[in-house]
Amino acid sequence: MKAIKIPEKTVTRISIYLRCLEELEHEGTASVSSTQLADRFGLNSAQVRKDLACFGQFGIRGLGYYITPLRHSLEEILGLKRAWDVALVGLGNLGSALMTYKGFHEKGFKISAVFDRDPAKIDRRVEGVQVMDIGAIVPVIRKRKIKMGILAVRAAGAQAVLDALVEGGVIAVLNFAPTQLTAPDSVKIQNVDLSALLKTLSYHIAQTERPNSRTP
Amino acid sequence: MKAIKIPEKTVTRISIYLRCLEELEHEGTASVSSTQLADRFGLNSAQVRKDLACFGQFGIRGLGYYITPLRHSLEEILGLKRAWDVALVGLGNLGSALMTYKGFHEKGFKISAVFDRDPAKIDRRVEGVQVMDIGAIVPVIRKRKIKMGILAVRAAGAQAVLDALVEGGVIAVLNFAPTQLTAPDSVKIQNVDLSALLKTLSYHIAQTERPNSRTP
DNA sequence: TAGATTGTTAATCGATTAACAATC
DNA sequence: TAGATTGTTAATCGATTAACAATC
Repeated sequence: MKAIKIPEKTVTRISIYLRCLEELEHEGTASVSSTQLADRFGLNSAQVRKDLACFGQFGIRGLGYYITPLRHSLEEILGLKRAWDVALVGLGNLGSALMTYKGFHEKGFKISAVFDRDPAKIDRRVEGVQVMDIGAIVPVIRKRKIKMGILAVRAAGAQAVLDALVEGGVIAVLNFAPTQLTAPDSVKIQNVDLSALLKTLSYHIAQTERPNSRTP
Repeated sequence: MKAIKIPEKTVTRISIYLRCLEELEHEGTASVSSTQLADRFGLNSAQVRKDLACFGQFGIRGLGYYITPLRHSLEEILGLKRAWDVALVGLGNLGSALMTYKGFHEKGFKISAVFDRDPAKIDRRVEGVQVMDIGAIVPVIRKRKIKMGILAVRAAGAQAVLDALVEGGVIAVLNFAPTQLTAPDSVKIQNVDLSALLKTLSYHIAQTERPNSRTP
């Protein structure tokens, strides 16, 4: 019935709005206007209204948006009303950190399966979860119906691991390996290249310091 | 003389091209065309040419781009020809992981100052770096002329830490705290909200599984 | 030279913003 | 009712892609 294609950027902003609504709720505010919301992060109020309108008519003309019901609606839309089981592959520094990262648990993401290829790590328990061999990915993921995966392995092994995850039924992946991955269109991949982020920062500094830099 | 304003997205893609050039160089290839480069990550060849043209005329008509010289030029542009000292604030799970993360060192980013507010952690040595109290941020950063910082603290304390970093002279920050930060325009902030990334994934799954979902 | 590929201009596409009738 | 703010359409802006003359 309604509009069909939601832009990626809208979905990203929805989770920013959500963060803001949580804060306002804590402060005891009952309602908020698109302008107030937009001012919090230098966005345009029309954009806020348009983003929200993608998912329904949540606002009240002349008043704004009631915070609690809006928060519930957005959480429902983002699928945050349920807990998600997540498979983590790679228990190096980054993987171990993600395992204990509080932010995930708070938001209902539970890393309930962990895989590594290092025999020394297999069968160890981390945060109450037993580490398994990457060879077990397909059957375990399939059995437990896990749909979400995190790749914290080195670039060289990432594609093979992704293939296994996908074969097991995973359709959404957070990838920290700095490499280009291939998967069916039905699989959503979010890439986070930490080094690349630092590189854009180093560009910024280099640009700022460059003596003959043309001021923009 | 030349074009002035480089889009953020172009800079991000440059570091992707760089990764690809490194691979090709390893394989012993001498030159590459914009089409070959674009095919590697489903981009458009015109976009590759345009991105590169922002920084100069690197190509040879009829042939393409010589890989090694292009790589050197791009590294120079991104400021990767020198080592960068980075200040890390927050030595929790994530901070500790970043401290030992190999990818940073490989690319010339050295975390050479670490701050935490927990007295139990202060004065400990991590990876050869002595942990200092966050109260020492301003003088230490200033003394060592550190320009780049990483925020791995909780949301509540992030703004205060950022203020200190900026006062000390930092102009580029990688922020993992899920909160909206404010800084002068001259300071570049890259936000990485890990939970928000998982939320877009959960939206994707919810959307896929939604029984009455209209197929796009 | 003939074939290939760049650098760049023009056309297209999508996302952001402005504007305003609808309405609380 | 008068004032405020939404939802949405139209205008603007920027980024992507197509096309092609320049040229290796």
